[in-house]
Formats: sequence, C-alpha cells, structure tokens
Amino acid sequence: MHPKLPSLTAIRAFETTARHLSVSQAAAELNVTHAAVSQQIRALEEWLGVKLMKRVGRSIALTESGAMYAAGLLNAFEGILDATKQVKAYNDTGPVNVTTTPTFASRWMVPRLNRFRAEYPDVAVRISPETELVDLAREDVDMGVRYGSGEWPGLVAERIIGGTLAPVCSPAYLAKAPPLEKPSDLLKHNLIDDSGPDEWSEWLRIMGVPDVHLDSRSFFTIKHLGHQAAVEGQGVFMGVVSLMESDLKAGRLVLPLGPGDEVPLDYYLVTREDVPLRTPAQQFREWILEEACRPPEED
Amino acid sequence: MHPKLPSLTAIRAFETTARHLSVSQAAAELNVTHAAVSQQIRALEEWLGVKLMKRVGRSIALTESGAMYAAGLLNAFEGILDATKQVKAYNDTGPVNVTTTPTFASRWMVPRLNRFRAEYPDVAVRISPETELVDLAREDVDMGVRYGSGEWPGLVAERIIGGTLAPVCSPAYLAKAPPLEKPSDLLKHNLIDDSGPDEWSEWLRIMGVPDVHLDSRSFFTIKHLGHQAAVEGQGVFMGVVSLMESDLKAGRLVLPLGPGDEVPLDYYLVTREDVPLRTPAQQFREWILEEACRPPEED
DNA sequence: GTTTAATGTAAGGTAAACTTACATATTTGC
DNA sequence: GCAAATATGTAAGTTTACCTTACATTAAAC
Repeated sequence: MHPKLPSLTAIRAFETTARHLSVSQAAAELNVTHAAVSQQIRALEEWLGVKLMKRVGRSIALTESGAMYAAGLLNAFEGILDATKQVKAYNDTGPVNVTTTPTFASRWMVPRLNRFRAEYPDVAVRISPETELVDLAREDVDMGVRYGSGEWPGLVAERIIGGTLAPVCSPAYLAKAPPLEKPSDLLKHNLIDDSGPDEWSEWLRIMGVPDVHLDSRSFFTIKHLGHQAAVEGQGVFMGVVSLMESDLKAGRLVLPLGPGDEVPLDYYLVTREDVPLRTPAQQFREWILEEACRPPEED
Repeated sequence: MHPKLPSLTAIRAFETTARHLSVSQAAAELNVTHAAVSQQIRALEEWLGVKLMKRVGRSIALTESGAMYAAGLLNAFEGILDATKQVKAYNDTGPVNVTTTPTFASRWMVPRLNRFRAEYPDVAVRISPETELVDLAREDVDMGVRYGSGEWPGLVAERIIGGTLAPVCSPAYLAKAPPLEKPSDLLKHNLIDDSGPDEWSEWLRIMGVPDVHLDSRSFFTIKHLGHQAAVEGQGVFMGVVSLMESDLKAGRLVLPLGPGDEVPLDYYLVTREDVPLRTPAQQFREWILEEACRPPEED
C-alpha cells in the first residue's frame, strides 16, 4: 500500500517556497541549496500527480491547485510551530517573570518573597515593576498583577487583595494642617500624587465632591514616592489601604477620613487563558494565592 | 542558527506513537521497524530537551508535556492529510458523479446529456439516480440534484427548473373517466402514486380540499413508473410540470386542472460549500446551469 | 520461573536528501 | 540589441539522516 502522505521534507519545501514565492529564499530559510528545494517540489508534484507551481519569467507562481494546497499546509505548519514553541516554553525552567505595578511590587510582593524562596528554593522569580501595562502575550512574561475590575479579555484574573483607596497622611501633618474632617476639606491641603490627577478627582467625585477642577499645580507630583512623601508629612496621599497596612499599624500614617470608597477596583493576578503556565510559574501562582488569604502579620 | 523546527520525521513518529500509544503499532503504520520509531522519539526529546513519553510496564504513556504536544501535532497532521486529500480530489479527472432523483435523471438529464458529450467529449459523467437522499460529503459524489426549498445547510443550491406540481392524465383516460373539473373531483379517480401518499394529500390540502383521508388503497402504487402509467391511461398522476413538457406538447398527457399549485419547491443543483469542485465537475455544473436557461425544444 | 510481548540501545547499511556543476530562461543595464 | 545578472531546472555524485539488524531490558502472562 502506498503511504498516505508524501515525504514531509517535500511538503515543507513546497510550503516554504509558496510562502516566499521563491525557491532561492525558501532554500535560504531551510539552509539548503535551491537545487534541493527544486527537486523536492518536483518530487511532490510527481507524487500527487499535480502541478503545483509554474515558472513565470524568472520567478515562480502557484497554480490553482498549488494555492489551495499551500493554504492548507501553511495552517498546518503554523500549528506544528506553535505546538513546538508551547512545549518548549512550558518546560522552560528559567525564572518566573512577573510584571506588576511598582507600588504592589514594593509594598506587597517584595516583603513576602523571602517566604517563597524558603518554600521553593529552586524556583527563581523575577519581578518587573512596570509603570505601563505590559502585554501578557509577550513571550518573556509568565503572569502579571493588575489593578482594575478583573475583566480583561483573554486573561484569567484571580483576586489577590482589595483595592480600596483612601487619603492618608502622617499624624504630624494632620496636627499642624487645616482641619480635615470631610472630603471637601481636602481641597485646602497639599495633595500628593504619584501617577496622575485621575485618582484624586475620581475619588472626590465618588465621595460627593463634584465639579472639582484640579489643575496640575494642586499637586506634589512625585513619581512613585508619594507614599514616602506622606510618611514624611508633606501632605495627603491617595493610596490603596491594603498596601499601607504596616504603616497604619505602626502609626506612621493615619486615615483622617477613614476608608470609605467603593471603587470596585482590586489587585488581580492575571495569566493568559490560552497558554498553560509552566511548572515554576504554577508554583508561584499557587503561592501568591495562598499568601493573599494569609492574615497580615506584625513587622 | 538552530532550525526552528525539529526533524519532521521525528515529529511524525511521535505523533503516530502518541495516537496509538504504542511504538510497535506506530512503526507498523509508518512501515518501519519499532527501533526506528523509538530512536526518532528519543531524538525529538533530545532536541526539545523535554521528555515526551515514559515507559509504563511494557507499554508507554505520554507525559504531561507529551500530551500537550501530541494534541497540537494531531491537529496539524490532520490538516496536512486533509489538504493532501483535497488537492488529489480536486485534480482527479475521473468521471463526474452526479446523484439525482430517478425522475429528474430520466426526464431532464438523460435527454440532454448528448449535448454535453458533444461539447466536452473528454469529460465522463456518471448519473446515479437514487431514491434516497445521498450525503454529498461522500467522497465519490461531486454534486447532486435535489427537489426542495433550496435551503440545505453546508450546501450551495442553484435553481435549475421549477417544481410546480400538477395532476396529469392521458386524453383517452379523461374522455372515459368521471368529470374532472375541480380538485375535489380527484377523489373519484384512480390516483397513481410512485413515491408515497404525501404528495397527493399535500397538494389537495393546498388546493383547498382539506381533511382528505387517503389510505393506501386509493392508489396505484407503481414505483418510478407513475408517469408511464398515466400516459397509458391508467389514472391521474401527480407530476412536476417542467419534467413533462414533451408529453404535454405531444398531447400524450393533459393538465385537466391546469398548473396551479404554489408549493415553493424546485429542482436545485447542490454542491458542497466547503470543498471546491474539481475541474470536470465545474464544467458540468456550468453546462447544467446554461441548459436550465435554454428554452425547451421540440422533439 | 519460563515464556511472551512489548520497548530501548548500539552498530552498521542504505536510500533519501543534499551539493556541486551545468543548463535554461528572463529581466536589467548599457 | 547584446551582455550581465538573477532566477529556476536538471543530472550526477556524495553525504547524512534515517532505517535495519541484532541484542538488551523490562514486565506481564502462563
């Protein structure tokens, strides 16, 4: 009995040539000579009994049958390539790459990492604090931590901690500053901002202080260090309560207005829906989700 | 630079083995020895740096990675197989196979086939009159002629001729039989049927003769020869007007009640939506559609 | 415990695939 | 319009990837 499939080498030679519409370029891609490719195509045509390509001037073109065949094969080879990439990625034992916001990294992740290291000494983890949102489809990223509603298309989001926002300041600042008893009082204070004015105005709008026109001069704009500026008594900072627990417990910061916002934004661990996590990343994911349930500790 | 893909021979060996979960069976399918397959798998595992299969007792099983990889490859190889089958089928110059109803075949198709033969002497055509509906997905069928509404999922339907139904009988029969002036008169006649009672009762219902209880004894049931029985004066036959044109013109049959039905059923040429017609079938299709527009001729 | 039926490994053989070399065809440039 | 440049096509010879043969290993069956 005849085999069901022609030589795979021939099929690949044809597919590559069809993609480039050039025997020479195909040969270059396959690291062989053009003669090899040409012969493979001829063999395939003989096996099928069908002419797949024709010479047009000094280049080549697909016949109708060839175009049909190439379309099908293109798909199939892409499938093989994808599957191969996926297995290799899945078995990559390199460091787990986690992209996250700078705040979450420094206030939540880093303080706990030593516990992970103790539990899984063989798994290397690389935390990349990124100001901008990183596309998880990037090959060098295993997972991310995002602040938002938990709805991201194509991604699986698992809640880590609440994202309740509240204004905070140091006890010293509160003592010597103007009264701060209701949200609208905030307008007379130094508002520290480390990302953009949106957080403040959004929060004020929700708390019933509408039509606030905050121009950029209303702020200390200190990139990524707003929290520290608040501790040092430079003004009022808008922060995520669950990321300031240790400062609140230690009395370095206070909540003059109490936590009261209902913005439904939280911190989520996000992973790709379509690609399975490789083993070390699975371990890190499980650890994070366990850690998220753990009650906060004294420090 | 390393090639992007491992040896395709190795990939196929692995895919086949994964499908059978047996090296020996895979070897049998590939027409090689088990040792060849075993070595190919080992080579693939080394190339990937990933263990894909493990020995379990005296047979083998897939590892997690192996299962993942096999699933992707299975798809891809099926794609290659399908594409290959399709090109071969597309370029098959064997006879065009047309499945159709016996009536349409004998009354419309066969009388015109000599014209097709004259136009395309190299294209062989095989008409298969089938009482039952034939699945067009069958590999040995290029197209079909079906009687119906023109709506079939997955199929392209192109109208050939109208399917208007009407009772017919021979002039001699009409002369000596009871009067036949309105539809309800039919109940006193010999009704010839060659498929089942449905056509008659459906037609009578539409023509405003409801609640007719026709039992099988009301009929001459003469399989596939009803038309001829009518010509011979044995009773009234329910036929498709456009398939009886020559008899009507020649006076062998008459329409005692005139053509009057509005059943929206016609004869359609149907082809598969997902598979392109091979060249000879394309030619036959075009010829049929041209012929459908042609005015009827004397004979 | 021997037999049987599967997979794994190593050494050597062979055919498929590749390279080299030359032929052919068409576009480009002068 | 002719030579040069740039493609692809074909044939003969070489290489190497793949396969076979032969034996080892393992576990289930009897």
